[in-house]
Amino acid sequence: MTLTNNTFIGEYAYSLDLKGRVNIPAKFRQALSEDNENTFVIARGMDPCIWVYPLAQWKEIETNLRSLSSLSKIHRTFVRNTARYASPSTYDKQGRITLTPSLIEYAGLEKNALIIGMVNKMEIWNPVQMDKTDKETIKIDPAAYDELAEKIIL
Amino acid sequence: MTLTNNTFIGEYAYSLDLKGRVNIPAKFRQALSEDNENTFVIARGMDPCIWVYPLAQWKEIETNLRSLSSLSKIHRTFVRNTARYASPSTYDKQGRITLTPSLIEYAGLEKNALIIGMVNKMEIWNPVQMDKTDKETIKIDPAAYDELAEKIIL
DNA sequence: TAAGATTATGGGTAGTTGTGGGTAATTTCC
DNA sequence: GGAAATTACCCACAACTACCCATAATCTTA
Repeated sequence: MTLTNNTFIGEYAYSLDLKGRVNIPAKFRQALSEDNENTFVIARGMDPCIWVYPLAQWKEIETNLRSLSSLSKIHRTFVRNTARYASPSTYDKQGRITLTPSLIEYAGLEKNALIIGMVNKMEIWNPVQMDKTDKETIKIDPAAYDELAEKIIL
Repeated sequence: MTLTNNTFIGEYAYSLDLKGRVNIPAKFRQALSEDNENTFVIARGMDPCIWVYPLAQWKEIETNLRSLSSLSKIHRTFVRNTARYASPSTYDKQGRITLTPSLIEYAGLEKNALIIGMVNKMEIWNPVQMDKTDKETIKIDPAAYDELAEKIIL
């Protein structure tokens, strides 16, 4: 059963091999539309993890980045920080993408990789780091949740 | 895998040889459209780095520069500074372009060159200078930065 | 439950890429 | 006009990456 196109939910445990490859969950691959050309764009997440966008989704981001003028220092910095660590990666016949050494280091990945569906993208975590981040989450200000509640209906 | 035409993302570490040549990342070359005629235009960046435009992209910039009236002193200065240090450079069979001594000096390049995809162009940095600039980035107005981040959904 | 299909993981190989250096053509300068 | 310097073009090697095949584990279906 596949949900909406290019939408990812759920959590999967995979392993990272010596060549820096991780499997993309079959369910996620099945949810991809044709225009992604079997390709993802991997990038630095805001948390210590890797963000994985389907190509089509990334192209939208790129379009937005294009509208920023390099005359503005803030725009330049934003484009640089966003584009710099991003890199396209096509999955092979076995459904694996290759991660870059730079991103593996950033996310602190070792043998185990936790892949989490984030609706419009997925995240790849070191399970240890994920645990740690989970515990910090408790400290989120309840007021922040109230503010969110006005934006989204659960 | 090639993304959108003439679009560059990612970061690559290359070396500058004794002849002032740097490699253009293979992925970037593959993204170029035919009408660039294997040629880039290199110019001074707003930051201490070299900006590298595909020829077709540069032509658009030239068109925009044309539309600025020389009546305004700011316009005149801007056009002059932009055009003055720009120079075309065709890459060789190995995919390298030759930089001008003037631009190498401006960017403070030595042995190592960091090439950064900036979507519509690329930047060539001395890695040391890039580190320094990275650290200064923290001083950027966070409010303005967040505002940008809200507009562009990552 | 058994057979078939699918999925996850490991490893081999051919082609590509990055880098150095050589040589011929072109330009510059006296 | 000719020598020196510069530039453009070519070849070669080492390292790496993408692609392919193999196997084991898991899930599906009759």
